[in-house]
Amino acid sequence: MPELPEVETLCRQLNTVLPGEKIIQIEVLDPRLGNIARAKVDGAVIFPGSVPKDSGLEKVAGLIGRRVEAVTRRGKYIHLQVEGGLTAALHLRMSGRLLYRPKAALENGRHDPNLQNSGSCPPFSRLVIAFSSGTLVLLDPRRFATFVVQPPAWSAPALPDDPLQGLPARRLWKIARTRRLPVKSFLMDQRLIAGIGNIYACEILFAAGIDPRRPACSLSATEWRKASKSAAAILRRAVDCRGTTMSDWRDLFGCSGTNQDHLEVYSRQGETCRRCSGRIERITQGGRGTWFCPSCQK
DNA sequence: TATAATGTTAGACT
DNA sequence: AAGTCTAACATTAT
Repeated sequence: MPELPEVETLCRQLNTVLPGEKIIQIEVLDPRLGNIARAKVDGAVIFPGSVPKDSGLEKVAGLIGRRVEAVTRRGKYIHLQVEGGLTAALHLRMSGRLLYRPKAALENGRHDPNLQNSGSCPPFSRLVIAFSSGTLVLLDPRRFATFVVQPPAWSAPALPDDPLQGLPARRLWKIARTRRLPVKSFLMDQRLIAGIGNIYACEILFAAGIDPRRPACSLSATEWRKASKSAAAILRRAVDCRGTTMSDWRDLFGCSGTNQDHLEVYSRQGETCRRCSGRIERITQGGRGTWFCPSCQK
């Protein structure tokens, strides 16, 4: 579900609530999550001493009692930088969501204990991280999301340039020269450009006036510059809008984004192109839907 | 009941 | 060898 703008939205919001907060407790509601995939414990509440040897939960347990220092984004990954040099790397994949629930204070000043455990969590809750100020819940109907705790020495793989700053047109043109795959698939290759997914690939190519079926190697240097400019503009606006809510995307506090109001092609098959009044088409590329305007995109 | 859904990747081809 | 394509992962919604 989330692409760069949605993940960026979550990171910015996480940075308003998590830094300085101590991790008090972690509940693993889905034993198949990420590197705790081999965990034998279902619905485990993790605290030091509660984790059996070789359960797969030791690394997660290492987070308990430590403070979050900062939250950063690498492509579509969310990194919780935790005291002691630990990094908790979260990827939401297709259907993952994050929800932050502040600890509700009652009128008499005491806290509501019902908001502190998974019993009150929404359906598809897979992981609950409790802080003193509230809880962070990972929701994920399809269970593709991953949560991997990396050791202190770990440094994330080198990230190609951030497309929010504009794609490095010269570099991409050079790499693309030998690639015959459709330019739309090329844009979604996370090793080359970190963060662009299906919605924004379609929207970027529409904005750039480029046919998604064209081989990557067929784009001129000028067209790559156009694509670069379009990418930065499309992604920045989407971040400003806190993401695109088609059906289930919500930000950290449960609010919808507004970028769906700016979509020109995605999910608009059969509808009228706002630029030329032609018809938006849907095709399949690499098993994914692609929407474009055949008369605007050449 | 069949299809598609905002992602990634292992394995099989070429 | 490097590039390309497909199936698979798991579940819901239409």
